[in-house]
Amino acid sequence: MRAAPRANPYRDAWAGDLTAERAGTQVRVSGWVHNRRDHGGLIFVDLRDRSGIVQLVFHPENGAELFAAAERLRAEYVISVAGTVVLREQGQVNPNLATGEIEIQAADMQVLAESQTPPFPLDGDGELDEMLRLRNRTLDLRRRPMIDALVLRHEIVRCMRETLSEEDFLEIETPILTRSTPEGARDFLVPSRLQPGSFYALPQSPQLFKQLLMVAGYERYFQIARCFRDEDLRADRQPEFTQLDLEMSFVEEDDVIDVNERLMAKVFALGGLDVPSPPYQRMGYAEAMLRFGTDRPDRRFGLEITDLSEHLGASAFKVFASVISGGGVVRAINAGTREVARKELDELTEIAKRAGAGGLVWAFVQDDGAWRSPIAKFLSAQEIAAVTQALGAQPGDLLFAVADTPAVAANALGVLRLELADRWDLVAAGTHDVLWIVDFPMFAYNDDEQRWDALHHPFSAPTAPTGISAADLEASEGPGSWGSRNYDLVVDGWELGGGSIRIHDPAVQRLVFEAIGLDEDEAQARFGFLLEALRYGAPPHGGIAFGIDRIVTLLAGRESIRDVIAFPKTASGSDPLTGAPAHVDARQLRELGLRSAVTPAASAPAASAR
RNA sequence: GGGGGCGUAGCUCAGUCGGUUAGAGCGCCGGCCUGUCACGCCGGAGGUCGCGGGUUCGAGUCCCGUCGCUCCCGCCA
Repeated sequence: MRAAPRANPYRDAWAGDLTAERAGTQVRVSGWVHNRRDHGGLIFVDLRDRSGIVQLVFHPENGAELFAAAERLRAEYVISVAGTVVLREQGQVNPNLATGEIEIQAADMQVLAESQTPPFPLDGDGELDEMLRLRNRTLDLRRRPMIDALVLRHEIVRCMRETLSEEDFLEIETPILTRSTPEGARDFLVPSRLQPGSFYALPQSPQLFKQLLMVAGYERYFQIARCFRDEDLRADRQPEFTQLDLEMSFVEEDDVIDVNERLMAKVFALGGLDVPSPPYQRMGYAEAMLRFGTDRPDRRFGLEITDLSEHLGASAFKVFASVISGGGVVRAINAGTREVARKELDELTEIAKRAGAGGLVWAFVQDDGAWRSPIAKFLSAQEIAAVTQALGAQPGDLLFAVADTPAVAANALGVLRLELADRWDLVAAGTHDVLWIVDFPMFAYNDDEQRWDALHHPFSAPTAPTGISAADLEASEGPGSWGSRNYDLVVDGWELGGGSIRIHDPAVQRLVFEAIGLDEDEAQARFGFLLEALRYGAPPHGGIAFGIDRIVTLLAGRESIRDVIAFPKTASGSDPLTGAPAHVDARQLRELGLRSAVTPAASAPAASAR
């Protein structure tokens, strides 16, 4: 880190920067008492600032008053110390500390603030209750893992800003108080005082505004954008989260992908992620769904899915035959040679069922090629041989099969695949995988509602169908055959980002609205401002958005995005530090023209309940 | 909205089949200690067993409810 300005009365060096090169020099450092080791006639204090730790030594011969003050130090006192950097003698070097070759002989000390005993250790590596950490986030943020995560987060965001600026992008802010466009996630609403009964919505993404910026001619825009979605939380989902949002004009898929590969290669390097250099591999949606059962495949382990329908259409096993004749499929995974008990097979079956499958067929390939399986007796020798070969199975291998619609079979086996990798620890530590998923279908037919649903983006993010012209689309076999110009970046099974080439032709837009059954009036009411903008010379454009919280979580090797956000919410959407969300008083509600639907209980905010 | 896990000292946890005064390590407080860095040694304080109810002669332990945290499903383009 850089040295603080000379004139600063508290510090002329960061604690963690002091090395043998500074030996013999006078320094002043400031920070927190990390640890104190009092030997009676000699006191060691570990001084911590955000850069690291340096050892202070207090000798009685340097002044009785100073020594007495050192005896009174306690954990987390804030002190400023002047002294001499000295090399440690042989045998006194601490190889576990970056500054372990030196120490500071303290000559002068000011105690700037005392501290209560912290409620939990700040230097431990053990797990701490998360509620405790969040309630005392100020102290939790002093811990090394949190500092490291937030420093990495800063480096990543800085890299994004610098790289995109060099690529001629402009950083432009878009509104936080905006208009609700109900679709997708639930909006957070903000009541309007000036217009009682009306509400702003917090943006789920800057999608609409960045398209307006493209029509306005800004051509290359980005933003580190806070987004809000009022849905249930998960380890990788917070009600407010941060995206790198960008959009470009006069581009096709490869232009967007090129820029972002250059950017992401730098970002991955910041986290020391060992991945191949760009260009990254691309895989079609259909192939991903077939081989991995998901549109965000984790390819770091095998267990790929194989379609067996061609071998089993005439099977005497009625489940297989009827599923296939009804347009369904039989797909399977070769799990390799595994000793798996009946109990575990039952557990795995349960998991497949929860993922939508009617059941899970298992089979062990025996030495003679025959199967030990509940369904072995229903299959002909030819069928068993064909399936065994299709799966590349050897004697001893365990096979899992699901018969269902293509979507259900893919999902069930995709879930099973991840479960097996987790149970059997199949991902080698330190291995990573990056790829683009492309060639998405435009729509998926919704059987329940008897209509086409936009698979990947709703109408406010009007992903362009491939085929481009309205005439082409009208000549096509219908919405189910339309491809869409989406691309998702997937790393280790996480969707880190996704985007598309948008619709800039009002005629195409109209056809897409028609396909999903959105009539002209409703489209006007919801997105009139965008549709109108498209009529004033909209350039071809497209973009992408990355989840910054997820990127940092992945690169920092954490489990939860809460560990890379300074002040996150708990699973119930509350902030134990401030007590948000909290009741407001009746006067505030009156001003907004609102009435409380629930009587505030005797519940005190968490912050004051302690 | 649904399902699973957890809740015992400041922290991390143990607590047997329901049975005497609920324990350990760390931390904290006091004393001793001049080369430690997880300093060491001696001594001490510290408990609404999340909360409420029930069963029982007796509940940290069993039952019901409830609150909180957490993971997952639904949901999240």
